[in-house]
Amino acid sequence: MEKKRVVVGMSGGVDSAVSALLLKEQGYDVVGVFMKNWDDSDPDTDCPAVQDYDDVRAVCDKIGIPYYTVNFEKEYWERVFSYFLEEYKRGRTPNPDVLCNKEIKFASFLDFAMKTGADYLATGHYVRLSKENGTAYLKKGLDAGKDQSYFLCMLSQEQIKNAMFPIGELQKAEVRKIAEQEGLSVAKKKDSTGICFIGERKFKEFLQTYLPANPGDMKTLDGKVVGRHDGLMYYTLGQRRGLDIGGCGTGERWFVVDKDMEHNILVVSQGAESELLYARALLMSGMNFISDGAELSEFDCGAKVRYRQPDQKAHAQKRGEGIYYVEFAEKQRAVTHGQYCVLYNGDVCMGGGVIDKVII
RNA sequence: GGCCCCAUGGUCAAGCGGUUAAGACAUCGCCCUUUCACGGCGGUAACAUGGGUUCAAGUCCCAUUGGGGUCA
Repeated sequence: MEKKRVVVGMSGGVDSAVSALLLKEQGYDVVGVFMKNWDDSDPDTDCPAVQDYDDVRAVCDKIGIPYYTVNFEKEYWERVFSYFLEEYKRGRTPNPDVLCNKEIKFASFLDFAMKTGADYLATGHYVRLSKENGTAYLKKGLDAGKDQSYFLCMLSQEQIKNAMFPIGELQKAEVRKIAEQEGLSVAKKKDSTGICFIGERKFKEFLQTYLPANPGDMKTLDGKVVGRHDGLMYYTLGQRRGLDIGGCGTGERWFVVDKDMEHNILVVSQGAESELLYARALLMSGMNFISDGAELSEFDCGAKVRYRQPDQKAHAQKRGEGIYYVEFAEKQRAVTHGQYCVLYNGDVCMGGGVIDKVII
């Protein structure tokens, strides 16, 4: 019997390395592919992509699989980064990584893999896939602390049909242990964070290189000026750091609670328990159902408004094409326009949409 | 101008003759984290200046300077 061929998206981290290793051990014809999607030729800092690729090479050599590189910088810029900037310009807070999965990893990259004759595309995401009656379901990773289904909420049946997630059943600690036992050089490599393919940045500075400053006042809800801001796009709802207001009022911390785009005012409030920080419902658009759900006009579900947030008990109501009203059993802190609201049915990730309206 | 208050880190603010000069917020770093955030843990940082009194002064006295108030 012909071996099935799997292309594994290799980032240079442990998770994808172990994914490739496990597939190889399971007898697949495995090919490692490193994606380069961001031009890091800026000479300011060391280029981590070089190190990552070196790690991919070392790992692939170790487990004995071929490896290649693909470059989707152009696609990434056009389909992820430009949207990212547009959203920030509108004063919203986008999640580029959700889009990256939808538009790059499970689109351009998937196409590439299939064209090279692969039967499957594998990644090191902590999620699981199950199939029932020909329908594929995306399920949470078994390691509750690492579950990354949130980031894959916008994928379609087509996109996950031929996907494999070899480490979805594992705990992070097990993954590292396997890597260590097999002598993979990345066994103890620190997990990477920051925007996928771009990496860790001082975020405000990073944005400032693309979006010009536009200073204005920081005010409380009743109009009292308490400081200055550099531009509404540099702040997100619920943010505390970087406000630079200290010592006044009750002495508690200050948080961003709203952005008045029209008047260029950053609305802030003092105290972590400020009512203004909590929303009871939201309206989202572009809702994507990975498997079932589109046929329902309303349903109970779990919901996350940010990655790694525990599921919140919620009720969703269809309000239009792809438009859903999600009401929470308990008020949610810092629900933010532009972020994704992802719905769950137990362990199954139903899909998600973009938050457009926050209802306090 | 006369008189009266006030003066501690970036900000607010403890201190009441002997302290390693609190704390909060801000800021910085680390941790957490494939978004942005939240959060956790640490660090930097101050007695306006000059004279006295006293064994000893952020603490008492006097001047100067800088704020604020008040009176014709």
